[in-house]
Amino acid sequence: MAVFAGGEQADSDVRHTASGAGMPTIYDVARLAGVSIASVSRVLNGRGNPRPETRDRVWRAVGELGFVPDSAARALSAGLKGIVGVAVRRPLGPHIAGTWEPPGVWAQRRGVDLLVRSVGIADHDAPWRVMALARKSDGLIVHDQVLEPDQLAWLSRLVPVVTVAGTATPATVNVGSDNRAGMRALARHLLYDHGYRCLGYLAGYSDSPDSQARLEALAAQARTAGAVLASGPQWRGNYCAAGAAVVTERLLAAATPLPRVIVCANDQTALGVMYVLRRSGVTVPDDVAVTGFDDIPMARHLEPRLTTVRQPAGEIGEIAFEALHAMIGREQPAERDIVLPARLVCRESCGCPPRTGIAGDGIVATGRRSSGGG
Amino acid sequence: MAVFAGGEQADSDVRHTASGAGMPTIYDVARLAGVSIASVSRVLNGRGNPRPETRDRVWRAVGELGFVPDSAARALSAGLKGIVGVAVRRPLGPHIAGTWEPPGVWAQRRGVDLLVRSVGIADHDAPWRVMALARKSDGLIVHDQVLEPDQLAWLSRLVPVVTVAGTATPATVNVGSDNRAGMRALARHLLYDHGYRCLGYLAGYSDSPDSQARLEALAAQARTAGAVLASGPQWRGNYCAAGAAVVTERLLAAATPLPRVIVCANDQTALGVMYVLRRSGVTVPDDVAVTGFDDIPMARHLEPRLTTVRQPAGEIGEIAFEALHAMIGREQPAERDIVLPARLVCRESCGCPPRTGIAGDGIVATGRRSSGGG
DNA sequence: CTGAAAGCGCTTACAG
DNA sequence: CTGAAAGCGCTTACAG
Repeated sequence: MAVFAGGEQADSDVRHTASGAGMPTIYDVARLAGVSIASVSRVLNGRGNPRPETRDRVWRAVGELGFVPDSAARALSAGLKGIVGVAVRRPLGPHIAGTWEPPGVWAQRRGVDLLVRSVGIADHDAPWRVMALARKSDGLIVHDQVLEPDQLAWLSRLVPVVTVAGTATPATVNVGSDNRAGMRALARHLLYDHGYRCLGYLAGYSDSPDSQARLEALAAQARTAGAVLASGPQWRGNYCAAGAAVVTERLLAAATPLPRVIVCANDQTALGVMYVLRRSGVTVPDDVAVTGFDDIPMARHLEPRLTTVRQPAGEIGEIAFEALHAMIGREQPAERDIVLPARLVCRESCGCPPRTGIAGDGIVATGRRSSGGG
Repeated sequence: MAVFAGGEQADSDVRHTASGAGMPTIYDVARLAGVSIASVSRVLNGRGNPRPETRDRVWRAVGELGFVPDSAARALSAGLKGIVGVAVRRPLGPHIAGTWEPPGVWAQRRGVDLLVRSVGIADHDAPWRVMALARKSDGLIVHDQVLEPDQLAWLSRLVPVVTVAGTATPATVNVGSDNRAGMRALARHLLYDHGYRCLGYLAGYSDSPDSQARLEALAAQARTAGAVLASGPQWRGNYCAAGAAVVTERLLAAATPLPRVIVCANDQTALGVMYVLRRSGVTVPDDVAVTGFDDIPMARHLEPRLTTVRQPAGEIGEIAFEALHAMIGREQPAERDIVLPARLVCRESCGCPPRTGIAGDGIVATGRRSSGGG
């Protein structure tokens, strides 16, 4: 920990580097250790077989100076920057933070940092922004809705690319969760276990593929069951509570009767819906049931507890990072299209009876491979 | 947009660079434009006064090749990396995302990205981790609880440093919000407007200075008012709903009567508390009032709506970035200790009557400069 | 206004 | 095992 020893050693005789703000360079270390910069580099990176004595002298000098290699120089010379770019769409879905925090910690163990950059949905120069991000990174993780397929194709020729919630291509790995299966399980629960005949789908921001996929799965089930599904322009939210609240108020004012259950594009939306319903004297779930999607941590602490579909947010990020890391290391990825399960979490807002125990959580079905069947 | 033109131009004759994954370099541009790399660099960076024709040829070549400068090379040669490191403490406070997302967008306009790295509260090598982050950045924003004062002092000699929720030093700028004033306003509201005589403070994670400051302000007010304040080991949460729920259950089981109002270290904590109270048949706010801190977006959508203190999270981040950006540009910062106001947002969970209008929000007092007085 | 050249701080063959 | 040297892709005085 001599790095932060307090200045005695540090201020002594080693402040040659005219440049920088006084950061010691590999030359300073070499001089202090009495070896060449090549040797310093070798012991630092564990290459070759430095003599124990050399090793000692170098480490000691490193410790005394508090030397940390400059990442730009290392990047330029070794061709690796130790940075993975993550391009997400703005406005951010609420689970973005949850998706990239755990992988960030994970990545640090491998010496790489995640550089998250958001690209506005309406940014005309999205391709340039992402390209610039690519130049700061060793590889790219790109969320859906950021780039067009042909742009992704071009990009993937220049750097390794992993997409999230997108589509796998020959040059590109995709990681996503099984939205459709999750929604299918939820829809069946609503249609068959509860017998609801009249549903509404409160969509997410613009035409997010996630929201679309969920709607399609829901619509298919409703059709099969012969139930009525309301959706369309007046049912378009923006993935956040405030937006959903406005939509719900308008729905209430429209004098058209509300459906028996409102299926929301995500949990935040459900929160806004439940809030407005309650304020307006509509009881959830007795008058109108409400469901979410994502299972954010506080979903289980709402009143009534929120029935939703759990997405493995952190896991998606970690797997995407692992895949990209492998590609950067020129490994051939095992799978090109990785689909993680999404599972129905049945609580009370759908109309199910409260369970005993405050922490009781009812996970009902696994999305993965939960296709066809009865 | 020829960058993503689709490969015709791109695949033609320009794939000389043996290195990299095929990324065009400044040499490729110079060759295609028929000028020197120096000229390319100049028009790219707007230095000197390139002839219009030169300018044109360069931009055309840049467009055709989809050239974007390599950040590592630029960083090494110009001494600026276009990256600002943000060191936050892990586990993350819930407002971290809200604090750094808006500034991230903001920073991009200035061509810099925010590299957020979390440092575990118990990480023994925190100084090294931050030092390594410094080597990837042009400057550092460091949250409280990440580094010791002497470590910060050392660091600030090597790179520009701005602290958040910390303490300003001669070499370092600090940005924070006025916790004490905010809590003071809340405490007075509780003590004098509502007349509560018995309070409890459900603290945040370990000994976070924020949580401490809030407790101290609350304790001082309670003392002045001659009210009873419960706190201590059995009142220690971790800033999140689940942790608060556990604490509350234990409190309930302890048979000691609950205080009239539970003041929570943040909103998430309040959420967990309210959930458990309701489940246990305790009515909020009639039996026990509950308050939060931060004013996260969904605070106004809870039932009852949460009374809390609003922290200007995004603003803190933006101001910290601006200050650091100035320091990187070798400007002298105008202020060394920037304190942003925190204001009481009075809703229903404290016992105030519901307001009309779903969006109605009662902002009562401004923390800044709301010192002494009656 | 433009080009040739040096240099940023590393890593890595290449000789010893 | 170790050192001298070249080179990574830029920027920037310095001459023309």
